[in-house]
Amino acid sequence: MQLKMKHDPITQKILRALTDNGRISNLELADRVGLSPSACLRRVVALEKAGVIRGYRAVLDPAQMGVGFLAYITVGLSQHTKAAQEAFEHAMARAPEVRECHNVTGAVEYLLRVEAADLAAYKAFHTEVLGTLPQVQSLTTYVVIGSPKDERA
Amino acid sequence: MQLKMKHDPITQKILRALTDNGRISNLELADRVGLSPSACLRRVVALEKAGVIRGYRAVLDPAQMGVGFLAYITVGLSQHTKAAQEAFEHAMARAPEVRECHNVTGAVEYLLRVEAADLAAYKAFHTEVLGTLPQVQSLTTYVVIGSPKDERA
DNA sequence: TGCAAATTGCAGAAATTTTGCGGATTAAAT
DNA sequence: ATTTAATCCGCAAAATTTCTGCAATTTGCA
Repeated sequence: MQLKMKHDPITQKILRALTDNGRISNLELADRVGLSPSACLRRVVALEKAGVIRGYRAVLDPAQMGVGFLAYITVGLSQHTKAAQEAFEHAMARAPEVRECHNVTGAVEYLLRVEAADLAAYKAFHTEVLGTLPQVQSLTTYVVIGSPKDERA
Repeated sequence: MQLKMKHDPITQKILRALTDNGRISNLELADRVGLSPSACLRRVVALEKAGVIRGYRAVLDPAQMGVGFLAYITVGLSQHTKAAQEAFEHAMARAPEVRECHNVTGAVEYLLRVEAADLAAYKAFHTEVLGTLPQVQSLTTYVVIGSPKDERA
């Protein structure tokens, strides 16, 4: 994430540290950013209240969670009406395999990130879910064979 | 993430809770999953050691971090040699704007997620970084104008 | 059925988080 | 230039939480 000079140096250090390890103890965090624990905690709480820190989450290992297949899919719609978009987005919201659904500009309307147990599970999703949506005109799958960088994992 | 029945029900609850809130206290977590604090903590530690839980991270608000522009980019390489791939991946690893770099199958080799302060910053990255890499043959930008679903945010 | 390993709950010890308070620094206003 | 107000800091005590033995219970398997 871009640390643009919008926050002071200590805040930047705090955010960087918590992005790297969201469960670092306040004691160590304070030590690392050069602040007393109390002052450090107050800043963290303020950042949370201000919404700069939206929350914390555990990062799980996909393989051990039964996710053995990952793909990105571009989706072109047959109609560009608001109704068609909403229908498609609702379908995506309901599909557990879809972890991300982005509305994009360009030759296609949507970009999806899809996680499935394996190829068979993906195929089922592709044909039974995406293939049955009337709004969908084109589908292009990009199977992920590796992620050299994934800071959002 | 798909909670396939690979773990017992309590483990599933633990993982779900920590995915939702990675900083929940062990006391509350234990209470929520119906276990004593000590037993619960031991499970969490075991999950961490087993690598099921890879870590924890704070989720920040992009807008407040100065990220006002988001795009996905497909990248085609001119050569498919290992050297070319490594060179490209190293360049991506160094670029702070690149939050994700996926190696994919299909008409292109890579899919990037790029975050920038604004269009100008993106343009600078596009031309000065991507445009100067000798391995890069084709670039297609998909500007994100909305994310109806983003469970990895 | 019986043994061995794994898991649990309890309770205390150790460590961390959280809060009150006085003082210092900074900014704004007079 | 001086005063006032607003922050922000560090210290220290209080409140919670995490962490660790240990005995008891449960689970898995021969």
